[in-house]
Amino acid sequence: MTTSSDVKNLAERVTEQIRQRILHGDFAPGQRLSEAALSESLQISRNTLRETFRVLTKEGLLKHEPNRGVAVAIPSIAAIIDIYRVRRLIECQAIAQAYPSHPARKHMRQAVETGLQCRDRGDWQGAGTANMEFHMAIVELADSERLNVMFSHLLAELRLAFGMLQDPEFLHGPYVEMNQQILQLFESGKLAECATALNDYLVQSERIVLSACARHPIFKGR
Amino acid sequence: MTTSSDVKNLAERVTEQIRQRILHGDFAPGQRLSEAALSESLQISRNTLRETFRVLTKEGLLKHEPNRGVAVAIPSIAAIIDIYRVRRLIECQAIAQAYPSHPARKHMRQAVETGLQCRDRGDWQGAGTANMEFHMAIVELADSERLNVMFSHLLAELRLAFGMLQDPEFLHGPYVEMNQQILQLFESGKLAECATALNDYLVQSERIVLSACARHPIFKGR
DNA sequence: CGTGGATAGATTGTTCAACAATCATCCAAC
DNA sequence: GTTGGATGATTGTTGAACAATCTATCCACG
Repeated sequence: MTTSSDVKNLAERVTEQIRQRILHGDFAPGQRLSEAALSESLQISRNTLRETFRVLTKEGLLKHEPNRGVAVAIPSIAAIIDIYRVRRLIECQAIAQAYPSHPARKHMRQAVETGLQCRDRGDWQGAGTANMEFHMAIVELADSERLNVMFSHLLAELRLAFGMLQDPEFLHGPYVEMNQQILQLFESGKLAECATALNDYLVQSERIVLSACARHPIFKGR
Repeated sequence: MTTSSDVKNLAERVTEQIRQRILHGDFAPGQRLSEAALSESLQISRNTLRETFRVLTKEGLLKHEPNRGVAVAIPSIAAIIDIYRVRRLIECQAIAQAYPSHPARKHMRQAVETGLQCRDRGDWQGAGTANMEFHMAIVELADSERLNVMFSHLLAELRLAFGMLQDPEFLHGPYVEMNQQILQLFESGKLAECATALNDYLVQSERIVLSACARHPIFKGR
């Protein structure tokens, strides 16, 4: 599934590691990553670490300020609106023009299944991940490698925002059933209805996230 | 229009410089860029140059092979197909859901105008650039910063492919009028027709590019 | 003559140390 | 309280060095 070789550079391995630590919340949004401190703690040189910083900055997970180093990106209200705008455009179109027997349907089913299990288990972290996988699978319907990687970066950035918000049950709870519903519409071939439902879903999701942001201290007065 | 400051790092300035040189054809697709040679010719250190390589690799302009360094990316047939798939999805949807008085309309007009002038002057290089600007303006209709940067990378990668192909008049000649036609449909508010015309345009453009590739020696036997 | 492998050369991967440039802090002077 | 400059810390950039890997050459062997 990945690009050929698993034999990667040290720099690429570290990039993946830091990426995961950011998404897992080990590094909080806004936290500055010191080159000296992090390179020592990871047992790598500053130069190698700087290479990874450039990559993660391009992915939108880090923010680089000249002569001030990098910090974990803080998703702004504007960023969230922007991301949902892209999601509506891409996801709805991807599902509208797909054929229902597309192999990515397996991924959609799998994600819905996992989401149900996680919800029943009370694992909202897992439910959130499953939700991301479901929408990633929707984009796979468009059969474009470039769209896939671009969209995965988009979802990663959004996950950063989710990580900042409390009340995960409220955030991810309703979506498992909505995903199930969308999958049903898709498999029954009602693509137009499906795209409409997905659009409504995204509008509602955006609204919930934004209202959660409005209650969050970090967004007050920005 | 750019992100705040014009005061940039050496690394970022060099990144921009190399990017331009690649797109301008100073570095041919497939050409390997030696760290030692290029860093010396640019009067910068290898470490700084490597940072720029990582960025340009993520943008798709360079290809990185472990222990073999980087080379200017060679657009494959598959890549071109992939790119046009994304273009159809994004551009058509962007124009379909836009409102005709959007400020980006100015950019569309400007690009069409420039395209006409370049064509009459026989400047097919400029006509190609104007064409890219026109389609960039279409994406701007969607009002998403992220979509804009993602799409600009896509077009840059495509420009790499155009650069490899000869016969620029044949490639870029018909498009100035087609763009004009699309702009007219858009300004008259016939968005559905406009999206359809744009889709046809992209299908035809893809076909022409692919057939040009088929005649190109580098693609024979791949 | 062709094949295979050893060897040497070149390039990338990674680290380290140093210095310049810039930013943040703090304290004194007004 | 504000301005101003000295001070310390961090990033920006460089050069050199060595390890790891790939490429090319050449020679021995069948």
